[in-house]
Amino acid sequence: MLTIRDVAKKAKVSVMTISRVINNPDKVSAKTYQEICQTMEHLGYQPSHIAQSLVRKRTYTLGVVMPNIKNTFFNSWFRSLEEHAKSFNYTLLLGDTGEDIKHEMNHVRLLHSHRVDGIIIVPHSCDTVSYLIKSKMPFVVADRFIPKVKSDYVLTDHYAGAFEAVEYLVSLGHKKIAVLKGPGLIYPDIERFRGFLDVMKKHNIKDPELYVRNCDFQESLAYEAVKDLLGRRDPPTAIFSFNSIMTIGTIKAVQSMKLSIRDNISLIGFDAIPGQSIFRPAITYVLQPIEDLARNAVQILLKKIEHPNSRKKYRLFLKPKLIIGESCGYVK
Amino acid sequence: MLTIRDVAKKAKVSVMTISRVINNPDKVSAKTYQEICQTMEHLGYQPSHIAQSLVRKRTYTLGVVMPNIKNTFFNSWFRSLEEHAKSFNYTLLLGDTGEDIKHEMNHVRLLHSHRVDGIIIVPHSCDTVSYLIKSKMPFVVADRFIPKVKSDYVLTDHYAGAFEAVEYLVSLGHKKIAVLKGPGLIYPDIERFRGFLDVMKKHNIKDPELYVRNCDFQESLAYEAVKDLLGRRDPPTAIFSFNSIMTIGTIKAVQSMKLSIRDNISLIGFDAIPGQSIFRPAITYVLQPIEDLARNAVQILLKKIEHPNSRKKYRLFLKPKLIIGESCGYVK
DNA sequence: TTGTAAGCGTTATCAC
DNA sequence: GTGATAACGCTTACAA
Repeated sequence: MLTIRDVAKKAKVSVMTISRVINNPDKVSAKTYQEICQTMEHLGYQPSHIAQSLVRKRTYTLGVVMPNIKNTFFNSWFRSLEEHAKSFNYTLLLGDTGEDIKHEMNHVRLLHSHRVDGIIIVPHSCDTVSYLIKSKMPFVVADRFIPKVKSDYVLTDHYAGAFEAVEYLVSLGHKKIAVLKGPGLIYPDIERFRGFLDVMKKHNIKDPELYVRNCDFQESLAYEAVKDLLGRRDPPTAIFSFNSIMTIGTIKAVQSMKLSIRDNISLIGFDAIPGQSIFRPAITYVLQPIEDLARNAVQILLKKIEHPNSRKKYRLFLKPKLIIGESCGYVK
Repeated sequence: MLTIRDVAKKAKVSVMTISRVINNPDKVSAKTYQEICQTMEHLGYQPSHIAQSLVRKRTYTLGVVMPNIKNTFFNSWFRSLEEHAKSFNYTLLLGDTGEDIKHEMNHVRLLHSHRVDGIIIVPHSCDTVSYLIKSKMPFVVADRFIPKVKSDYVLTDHYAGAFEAVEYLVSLGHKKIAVLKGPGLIYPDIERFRGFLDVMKKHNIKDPELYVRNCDFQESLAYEAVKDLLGRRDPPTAIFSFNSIMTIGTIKAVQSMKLSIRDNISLIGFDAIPGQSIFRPAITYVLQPIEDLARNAVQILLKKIEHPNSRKKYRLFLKPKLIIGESCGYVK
């Protein structure tokens, strides 16, 4: 691999002149600048980012730790993160955990050893967040909130999103509302469920937990749960699914039972499903402000990197939006 | 940031002992090993991958350059690449170009400066491939084939895939087959179109190019093209779309015209659409062997990294598979 | 089993 | 405007 010394030798100047051409072109005469640029191009030389990072103590790399890149919400969000990071000349290093706590810690350690300048994390465990605090690396928590540990965060107001969704169902006359949720261990899950319960309470709907199922955010469990729920003697009239994966499971279950979404069962979900734009009936869903979430996460993280001693706290709650499709009908 | 020296000081041993604990635990007494592990954990020390890479001249990082991470085929493929790379203790650095040649070269340069051990690239331009050859970095070309430059590659037999798809349409009685293709500049596009033409020729279907449209792999152009084609006095009876993005555009156009896929117009595409598993009628499509493509790309690249002087050539053509759904009907 | 010294490819600092 | 030298954090080779 070519080094700066090779270029220096070829150009018959010192390594410092090469280094200046790369970093401070104005501190070098126009003529040598031209010549050296040509030499570098001709040789096919690229400065070693590794060596630069070592001496500069900056990698211009940001780490991202997230639970599932296959989830529509997360991959759109990641795409947005990339674009913003790129605009500040930062590269992203991705760690996808598959909702596995062990992987999460491994990824954080890996990013730590890669000396990323900062980390954007959607945490599953508070251990990782504690680790980050201890490591003194700048980081921002996204999408979730870990009550036990202090951190800066950017997240959707999941409570408001769920509240609005369930209000909408109730306004259509639904009282028997099924909820497909997770195990209640992470913030979005807890908040969405709280939003659901509060609407039920507000409208004095009794026995709100009658049709609530923990499907662990998995398609197959949602599929089974829906088949079971709709097979009951007194089935729910609407289903509220807490993520797009479970919404897919729900749709498959309804299709397999030859029932009709909207006519037989209303459906509302968090996040757009894959193929949202062509699926019919269009599924009504809660749209998270993905672009805003990404932009703010990057901006806050970069501020923290630039001002490591600032004690400023960043706590952002962004409002989601209910996108009304055609998957919810009036109760007869 | 903590260094190996801090740990050495704390543990009252030399830096070499720490280095050995990290890299050759068996060359250190069990007792000191235990103690030092605890010290490192207690301090929250992580060896600097940067410094390690500099001295080892290996980063254990692979670069991936691809045209569009939003495309279902490419993001599934990337996921597969990640899993395989991880199983060999490699990290991936992603460069998504958006089909823009300038970005492609920038990404390759960035990966070069990051001193990745090798690159897996889906090239758009032969300049980048020439650059890679010149740089002497090990690399594997995926999905595409650049006739002008020599390289190792792993790709789908696009010709065979298209041939099978069109044969299927003809077997249902279709003669008026529309093709939504790209500009004919990249290998898959060329090969798929060649497959189409050969089937038309084989069955003596005249004027095969009558319904062929260049939609540049874009949804909006496909949408317009389909609206135009289906509005003709003598419309096609089937549409063959060369990627999932254009298939989406096609579906939207058909929906907007209140026509029925299968009954009014048959549809077949390359690659699964987002939401493939729930969309009805199920779209018939050509499935590329994504997992195999990914596994082989990683394996070949690692072999080239391990044996930089080997002159062995790797050229792999993998057969795709036609997945028959319900989107194609017999011609009345 | 443990330690010393040189060097990986850059840049910061200071001198010319 | 240009150059010599030390340093960044680690490992390899050699010595004790």
